[in-house]
Amino acid sequence: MLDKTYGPKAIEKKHYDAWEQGSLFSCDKASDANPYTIVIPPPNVTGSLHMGHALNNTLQDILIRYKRKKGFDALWQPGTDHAGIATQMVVERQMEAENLTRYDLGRDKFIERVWKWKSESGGSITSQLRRLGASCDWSRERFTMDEGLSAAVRRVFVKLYNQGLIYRDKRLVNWDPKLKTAISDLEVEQREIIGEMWYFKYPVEGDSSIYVTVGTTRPETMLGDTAVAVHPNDSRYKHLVGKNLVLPIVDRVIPIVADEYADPEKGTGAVKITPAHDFNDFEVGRRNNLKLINVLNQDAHMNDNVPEHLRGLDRYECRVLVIREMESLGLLDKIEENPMTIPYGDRSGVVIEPWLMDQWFVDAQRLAGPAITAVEQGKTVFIPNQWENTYYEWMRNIQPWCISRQIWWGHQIPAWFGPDGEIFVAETEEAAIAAAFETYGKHVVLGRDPDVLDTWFSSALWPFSTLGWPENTTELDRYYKTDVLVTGFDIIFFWVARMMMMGIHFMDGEVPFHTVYIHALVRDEKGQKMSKSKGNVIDPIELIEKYGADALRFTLTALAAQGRDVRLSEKRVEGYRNFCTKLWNASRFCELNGCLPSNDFNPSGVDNALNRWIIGKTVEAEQAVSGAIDAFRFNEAANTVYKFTWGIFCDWYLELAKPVLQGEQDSLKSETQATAGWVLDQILHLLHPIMPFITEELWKQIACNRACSLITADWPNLKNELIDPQANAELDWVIRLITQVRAIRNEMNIPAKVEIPLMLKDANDLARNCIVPYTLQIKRLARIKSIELLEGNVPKGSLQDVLDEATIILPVADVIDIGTEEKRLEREILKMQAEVERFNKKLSNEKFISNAPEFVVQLEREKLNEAKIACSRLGQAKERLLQAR
RNA sequence: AGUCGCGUGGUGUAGUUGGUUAUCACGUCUGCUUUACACGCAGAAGAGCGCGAGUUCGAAUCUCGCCGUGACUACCA
Repeated sequence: MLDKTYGPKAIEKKHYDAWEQGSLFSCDKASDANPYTIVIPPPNVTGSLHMGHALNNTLQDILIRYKRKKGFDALWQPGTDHAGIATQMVVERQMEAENLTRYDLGRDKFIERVWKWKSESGGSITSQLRRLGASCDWSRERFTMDEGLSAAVRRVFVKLYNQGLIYRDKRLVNWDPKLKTAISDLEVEQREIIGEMWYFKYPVEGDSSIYVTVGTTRPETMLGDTAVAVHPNDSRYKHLVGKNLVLPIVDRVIPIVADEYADPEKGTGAVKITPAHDFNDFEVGRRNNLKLINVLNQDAHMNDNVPEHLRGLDRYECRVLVIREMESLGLLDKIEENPMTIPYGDRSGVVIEPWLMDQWFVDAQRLAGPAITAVEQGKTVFIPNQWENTYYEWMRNIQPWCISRQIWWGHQIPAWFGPDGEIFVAETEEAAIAAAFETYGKHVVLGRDPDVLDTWFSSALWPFSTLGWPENTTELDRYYKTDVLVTGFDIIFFWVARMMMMGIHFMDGEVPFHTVYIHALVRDEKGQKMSKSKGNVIDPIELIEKYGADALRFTLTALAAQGRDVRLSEKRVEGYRNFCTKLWNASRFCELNGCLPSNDFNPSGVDNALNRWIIGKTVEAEQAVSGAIDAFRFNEAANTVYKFTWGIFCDWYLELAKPVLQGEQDSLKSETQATAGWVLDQILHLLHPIMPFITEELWKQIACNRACSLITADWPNLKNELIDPQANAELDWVIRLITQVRAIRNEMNIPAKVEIPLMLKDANDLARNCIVPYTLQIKRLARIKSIELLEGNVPKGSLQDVLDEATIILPVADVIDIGTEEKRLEREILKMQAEVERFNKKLSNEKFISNAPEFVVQLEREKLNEAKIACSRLGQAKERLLQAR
């Protein structure tokens, strides 16, 4: 016997453990079934579950559970990535407490310590995903630093290097002076601030009475200026091109060059060029053969390339001194307020410096070509489609991808340097040594590049490295390409783009997934992005504790409409927790009334119209839910099953079935019991992908002799033939009758307890045929004493209303106030007259009749007719009322 | 600056190819201990879909402009 309320805590862990231990999440590579594969976008090993994860993984789980129940060999490939910088920071912070730095330990010991941290406290997100109910195949869990995945990284690096797609170059990179490593463009966060623009005057060489004024937001970089550029057609400066300026403070002579980069509209039209500290200036420098002077060292203090009195200063201290010195030299022209965006490192939170360094780069532009074509040709489809634009936009403007990082935790670059700087790239040290031997003809000592690869380099391989590549595994053969990648739009560039490039390149042109489903961001109820600094983050685990995982999952699903953000409020979660309780109690009612699923129940063999009706409604619900999930319309799936369960099954079917269920034991009763049990079973199937825990629990409880679990039980496959139009018409009429009587009673303040007679006048065949079979139901649900067809006069003081052709008559002479009733009828008549007018107007429009499709015109005619009948019946009702006065 | 979204009852929203009485939930109001459920039941009020124009027999839905709002990308001398 079920408890009165649903308690998620007691059962969630139980079922999850049973599923996992029973290997019910596992794929079966030997199966005959078609595979259906999703690779999880690997969360950081340092991460913990936030709402974005909760949504992302709920949607993946819905797809996987649905497909699994549909008979596919479902594989949800889980794992985590090693999050190079983040993980290293976590461990270094831990060591800070012991007053240790990684340099104290040395590289090997430090790496050992990171692994220790990982085994003790890493990957807690995977247990949080279990709390959420994610049915990943944990037996296949992978980590980007696993041996197999590391081998994949080495193979890819070597291949790309040999193909000329990875190269070493001295370029400007985004340098994080706190973490002392390069980071990628995507790890740079642009923050808007109101800053200042300083205008400096640079005297012309040989005539210090003439100046060229340039603006800068980073005065300290002027120490590295090697030119000033003006537009070739700028008449203000034309005569100065070719002349030189004397760089103040430094006293370096620098040329004035003509370059189209200088925009006469901006600032003074003259722009200082610092090729070693600005991405645009770097290009100008290349074009004009300018010197590159690096003025910063790796922690953003001034280096020895600046005048002695400024050396060693922090960049911002130096800035102040430069401004002061320029001012005292009389060379500070003016200062303006300047709104601008400043690059910050998303991990370190400090201002990023463009810095000139030797780094490894991937020629992303060449890899992007096929990845763009694949989407253009529809080999990979984005849902919603508009995100393809974002993808194209980025892919078509892609920059060289800097993949080396000056940290220790990660895949060390498989490149060795000979004594003369010659590079040997190989998968193993032995191979590098062998190659060196060949080059030099003797044994030499090689030094390995100390840098590691960007974490995303290994994540990009995830769709095939997790399946065993570079080995030729059956899994790779069977599950690649995968079916769908589910992710938020904020990381289209991180995941989608890079996985596409690498997948196509290394898997013989085959894309990593045929569909990319992009879901929204989870925001708070006011539409604000959740962030720790705003303090508006909602912890999914807390919600699970409070309302259960199913309620949280259902909420996220119901709110996950395509192309719109998810605004989450706790109220909604509470509401869906109530839905869990509703389902629980409906099941409890079924159990109490012997409505148990039976194996030999055949829905097409059912006689009773009520039962045939609910079976038909179940078919409709199943088809709608399946269609919605197939189309990634998750909110639609959730709402459909919600309305069916609560609004139809509970509110109408069970209520209408009560008289039968509480009556004598007969064949109708047993048919009804079996039908109710069957419908409940179908509901559990339909809800299971969204709410796995409560449905599994109920599935087990209402039929404890069942061998299989709901998670792997077959998804319903219901045929259209089960929909019975006659039963639909009857029940539709009965429901409308009851609803209408209830509304009149309520409006006329007839106490709920009072049972009144009901008469029908001018009833059509449908109504006449329904009265008898549904007498018990109508009496019970509308609180009616007796029902009869009225042939003669309407009793004095009756309430009247119209249902189709029939007039509903409720004789309640002693209770009714004629004035109130008259007003009520007036209102209804007015409403109906307005309807009639509307339809009349439409139908008397020649153009409408001739242009609109026939069925639309026909429909309008029918509506007009119905409204007319209602109008006249209501008019008669009013007349009778007034006569009775 | 460019690109892409969004603007529907008090709040949050649905609305697939133009024809619906504009959906649902929360909230509000009224009445109910109806033997599954007050995390419940029954009823009600409340919007004509940001503004303007256009296309059309017909527009919340298509087109254009405007206003507001958000995200992303780029730039910032």
